[in-house]
Amino acid sequence: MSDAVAAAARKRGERRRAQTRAALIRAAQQLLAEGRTSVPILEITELADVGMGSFYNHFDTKEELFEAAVESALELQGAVLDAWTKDIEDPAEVFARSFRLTGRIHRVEPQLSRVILSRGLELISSEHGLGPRALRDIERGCDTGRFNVADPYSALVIAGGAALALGQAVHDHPERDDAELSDRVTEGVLRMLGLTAEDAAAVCSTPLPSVTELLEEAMPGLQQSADPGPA
Amino acid sequence: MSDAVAAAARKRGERRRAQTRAALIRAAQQLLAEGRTSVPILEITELADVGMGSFYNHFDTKEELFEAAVESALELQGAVLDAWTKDIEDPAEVFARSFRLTGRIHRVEPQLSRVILSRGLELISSEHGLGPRALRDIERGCDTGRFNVADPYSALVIAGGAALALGQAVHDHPERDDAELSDRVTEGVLRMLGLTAEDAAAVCSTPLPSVTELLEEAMPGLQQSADPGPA
DNA sequence: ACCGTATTTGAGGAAATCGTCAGAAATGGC
DNA sequence: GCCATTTCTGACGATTTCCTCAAATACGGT
Repeated sequence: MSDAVAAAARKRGERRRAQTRAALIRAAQQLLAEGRTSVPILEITELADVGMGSFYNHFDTKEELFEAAVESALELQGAVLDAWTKDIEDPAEVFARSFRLTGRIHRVEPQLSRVILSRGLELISSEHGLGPRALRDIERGCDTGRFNVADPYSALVIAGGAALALGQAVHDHPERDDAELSDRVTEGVLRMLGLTAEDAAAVCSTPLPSVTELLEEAMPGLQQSADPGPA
Repeated sequence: MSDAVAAAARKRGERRRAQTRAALIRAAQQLLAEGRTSVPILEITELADVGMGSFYNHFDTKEELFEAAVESALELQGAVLDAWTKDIEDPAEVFARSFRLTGRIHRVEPQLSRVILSRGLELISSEHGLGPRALRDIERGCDTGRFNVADPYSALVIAGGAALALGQAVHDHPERDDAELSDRVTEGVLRMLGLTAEDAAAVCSTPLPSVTELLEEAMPGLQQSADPGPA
């Protein structure tokens, strides 16, 4: 048993370090979401509630920090989407569900959303983004004959661009019904992918589980919304 | 005649002022295209080859300058697209031509292109962007029955997002054939807009005039590519 | 040619930002 | 409890950046 205790003890330090790093990343995400990327380092560390020197313990430049912040947000988004669609067979249904739920997330988790939008375009083709996942889904749909597109990559460009523009629209037009808009956009994308208008409409009328519950379930705590705790 | 001479003379000053402003905007566009938006003002003015103080004669903040730079690029792009489609009747053809040519512009005028991409997402719904123009075209297509979409705004979101993602893809993948990619993406967007696969493919196989010639014709000089003249 | 106005210019003091480093605090092993 | 190691911290000198302002230049009218 002393082994286990020792092992647990040995990791206290690492955890402390990881927490400091996480605090910095959270602060960076908040700033990224506000579009304020050229703030003094001191402001970042104060937002993260860590000492100014800690920044340099973890990152060399601001750009490096922001990069890590985006990557972290992407991993979260990717994990969530995976969890939500892992049991579904029909590729069109997988695609539609990812798309419809993503649209709704933009409203429910504006911070996560804005972080991704801030670097969005560059991420569509990037290795680390959600692009590869989407491309995989599109190709699967083509293989099973559910989709019908000449060039999967072109389809990815449209779908990726549409996903980003949808997120931006959800932010810019809070007066619009985000669920409705998400579903109409998804419908259009499915038509682009070769579904008939009827099929596309049908797939997009499926009732959806509550995004809030799904999020809570997939990632308890979410550590998103700025919650500095007691001042 | 002295009137005309006087009038011409009276504007010398204004022209000089306008030139200084234009030089600043060109420099800002170059920086925007390189993604370097947090450079010292001195670097901007040196790139523009004007005195450091001149910056403050024309703008209060860097952000203001960059905004003007984007707006200027948008006006150019808008004017060019208008000129290229003003004689065409079929809304699908107008749309396809705008889209296909826009894709090609990203390769031929990377700087203009990157300036727009740098603020792209925010511009889709914005008043000043190309969004209103696209929405107008979409609605026209719906009215004439050529397009068939439930909600024009959703269609705009997809088309706008696709246009931006296409531009980004053209930059990120110089090894791909930009014309081919543009045409395939356009085809997908047209399918989303309700055209049959056959119609969409047909509209996208029309031969196109050379982008280079069209650009030269629409806006002689273009004043884009950094051309500082003799050092 | 001369003067009033508009515009440009860059030097320079004020302010902001950086990034190091020595010491403090926490951790781990004994 | 004690020392070695890791991490955190913020004060401080060096550097960068800002932006005002007085002088220089170009222009327009007479």
